[in-house]
Amino acid sequence: MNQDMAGLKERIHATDREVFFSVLSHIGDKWSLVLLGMLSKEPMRYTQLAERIPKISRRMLTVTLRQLERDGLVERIVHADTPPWFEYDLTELGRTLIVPVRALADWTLDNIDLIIEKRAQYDQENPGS
Amino acid sequence: MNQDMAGLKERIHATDREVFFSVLSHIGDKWSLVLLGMLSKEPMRYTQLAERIPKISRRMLTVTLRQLERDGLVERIVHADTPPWFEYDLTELGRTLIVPVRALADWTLDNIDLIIEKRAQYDQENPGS
DNA sequence: CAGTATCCTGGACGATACTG
DNA sequence: CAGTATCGTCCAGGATACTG
Repeated sequence: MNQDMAGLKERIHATDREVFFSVLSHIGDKWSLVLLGMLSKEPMRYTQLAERIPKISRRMLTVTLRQLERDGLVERIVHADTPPWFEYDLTELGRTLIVPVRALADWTLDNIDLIIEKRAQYDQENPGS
Repeated sequence: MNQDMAGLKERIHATDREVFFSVLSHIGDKWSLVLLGMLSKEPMRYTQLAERIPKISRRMLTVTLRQLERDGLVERIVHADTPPWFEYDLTELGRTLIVPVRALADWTLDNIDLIIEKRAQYDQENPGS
């Protein structure tokens, strides 16, 4: 393997690492998970999402939808009626993501009481933090 | 069920929701996953972690370790030799979290090429974004 | 209805210097 | 060695107003 190939490999791995974290960071961000969860039940319109998700700002609804769309997890379906209307739905890829996400959510729910307890315990043992 | 109980339940759920997201947000933050991954192989000392994780600042190493410790996912083991020394290791709870996290990481790795492709495609179709 | 544009704030994170 | 303390920056996200 020559220098160039080694260099190339480095760069590919660096990029993968970035994308890897950029995808995972969507999972961790404030709204993606909520949207994914909502859309896993049924396709919904922009305004429906805005109504059912308390406290989300229009800006973040748009931004988050666009990110999810860009990653191919959600699609914007245009219905060509008159007047036209729009729906958001999970893609096939989005649907496969729901599986590990659900597993993580289940883990969190299963352990939430324990974590609350651990937190309280830690805070008690470490007052000045 | 009387008013008070309904109110209590509301509040519990609200708290759960907060904790739920605060735990998930650890998963999404910049360093927790890396630390969890590192420690899933073997217990390590502070300086070892700092050396093996490129680019992490001492501050974020400390902050992230403390958060993980607070949630009961990582423990700081004090070895009472002279001089004493310290190790960080996953707790039992931390080890159980590795399972769904690994599943999510696997999903990301499995689909990373597709996502890169989708991203490029989206960017091409939507120039002004 | 389904968004976009603009402005603003708080907090995550990094750099750096210091300490028992 | 294993951190803590302080300061500064940047950007995610909210509030609000506007548009085809």
